[in-house]
Amino acid sequence: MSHSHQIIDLHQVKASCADCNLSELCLPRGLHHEELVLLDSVSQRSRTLHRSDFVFESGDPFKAIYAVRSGIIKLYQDSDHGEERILGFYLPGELLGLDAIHSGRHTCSALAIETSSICSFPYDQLEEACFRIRGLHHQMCQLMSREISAENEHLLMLKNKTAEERIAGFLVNLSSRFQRLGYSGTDFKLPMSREEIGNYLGLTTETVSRLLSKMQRDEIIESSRRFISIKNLAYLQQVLSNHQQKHKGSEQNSVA
Amino acid sequence: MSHSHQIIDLHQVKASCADCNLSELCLPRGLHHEELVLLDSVSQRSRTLHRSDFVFESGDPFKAIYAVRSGIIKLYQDSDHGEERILGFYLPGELLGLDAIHSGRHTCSALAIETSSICSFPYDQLEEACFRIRGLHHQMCQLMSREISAENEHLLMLKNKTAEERIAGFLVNLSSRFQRLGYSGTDFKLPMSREEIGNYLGLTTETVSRLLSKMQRDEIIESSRRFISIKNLAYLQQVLSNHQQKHKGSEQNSVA
DNA sequence: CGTGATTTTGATTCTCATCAACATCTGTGG
DNA sequence: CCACAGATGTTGATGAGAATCAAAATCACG
Repeated sequence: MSHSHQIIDLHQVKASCADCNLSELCLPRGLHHEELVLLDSVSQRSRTLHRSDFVFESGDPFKAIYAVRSGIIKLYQDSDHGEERILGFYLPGELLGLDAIHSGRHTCSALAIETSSICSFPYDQLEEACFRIRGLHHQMCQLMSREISAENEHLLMLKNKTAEERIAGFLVNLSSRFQRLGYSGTDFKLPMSREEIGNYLGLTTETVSRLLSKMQRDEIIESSRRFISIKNLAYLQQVLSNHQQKHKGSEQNSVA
Repeated sequence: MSHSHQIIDLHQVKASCADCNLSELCLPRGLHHEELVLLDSVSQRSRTLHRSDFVFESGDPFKAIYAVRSGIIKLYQDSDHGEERILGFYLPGELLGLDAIHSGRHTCSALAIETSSICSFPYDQLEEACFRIRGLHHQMCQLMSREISAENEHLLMLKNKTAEERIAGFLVNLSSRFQRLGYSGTDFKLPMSREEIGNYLGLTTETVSRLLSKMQRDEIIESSRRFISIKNLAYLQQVLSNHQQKHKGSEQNSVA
């Protein structure tokens, strides 16, 4: 595949599932070596995307599902009036395009919000492979199920939670996903803008900004633009679970 | 369970997938006859549930996925403070429990809000069967994908829409699902209370009631308690797609 | 026929969106 | 290296929409 005397572009190197350090988070999870080799025969050469490049666009025919290998991908729908409505942010090891299996056509767009790399699995081949690789069918169902659970959580977030709870939930969620990937769960760079966070959480830019400022004042976090340092993760988790202790104003917030 | 000389309880008769009139909407879709026979060997005798009976409860270990055969099932989570948070209403042909595959444990409860009947497919056998029945794996992925799409839609509903738009969306959604099942898409009995509708849509009982009254005044619907008759489906659909034509008050609502 | 549950309607309050202005950052070209 | 422009983020003032609180009306059911 790579001619021996060519200079190798790291981003274009065939990303073998067998060698991938994400294999325990992604489709290959639980497969044996010979099964991994089979899976590799399905997966396509991984692709590098730069900021604002599309993985797929709304309206595209459904051809493949995609695994994020590095970077971060924003999934969104366009409303009838042109505003985007963000459904999620996808990190390494997470799958994109599962919602299109059903309709055969993408109804969302997926685009890189920073330099990312993406593996693709042509769906007809993948489905075929599920018959030859025992664990693959299993893992596909696992990952689809995980997606459903994640959406349930997002749903409950939007339905029942105040602006502060949503932001707390968002930070906690990002924190644990970064940690799972081996990054710091307390200090990280937000890959998305305030506007994107707000859009995702059903809030406005201003509200997001205000509440991050408030959390900063209350010493829950330190933040400066895109950088976040969580100083009191326990408090964020408590905000989440306490929810609306209706009629009981707990004097949590001091300072002025 | 049924001794030979007992009177047969229709609800306890083994519901064969091969004979089921929902087969084109449910797991058996697209399977050939001999495959259907195989699937039937996996599916359990269908079970009748009365109002307020559980299909499964939060905390139960994940054993099987369930297909609604008749009636309607409410899926919800309990918040930390005991209120229920409704994730969805499941009609015949729809699958329940998909979110638990991943964690091995149900985090939601599913209960019948009217007399219903349920088929269950023990998951380990079902997974096994996916290797023997070509179309079954396919159909499982289709149905999971559909679930993801449906949740996306619900999500966008909650995030970006006003109370009126949510109710319009809810009615349109119910209408088309009833129609798909061969019932009237314009005249039906709401199986759930105002409170349950509100909970599902992220609104209060009062708001739901007020807006249904308003739609009645505007002659979009006729409703009396649980009975709904949609008089102007086109208008409901328009409310949905128009969304927030911000800054442009279109004088749609007349009457006073 | 009465009792509790559900639904409807009204008055008030509160959260967050909207509108507006300013501050800060990023990146570009001079 | 600085100046500038556009994008992004912050903060403040005001208002709209739905929640909350309250109470009456209607219904379902024993």
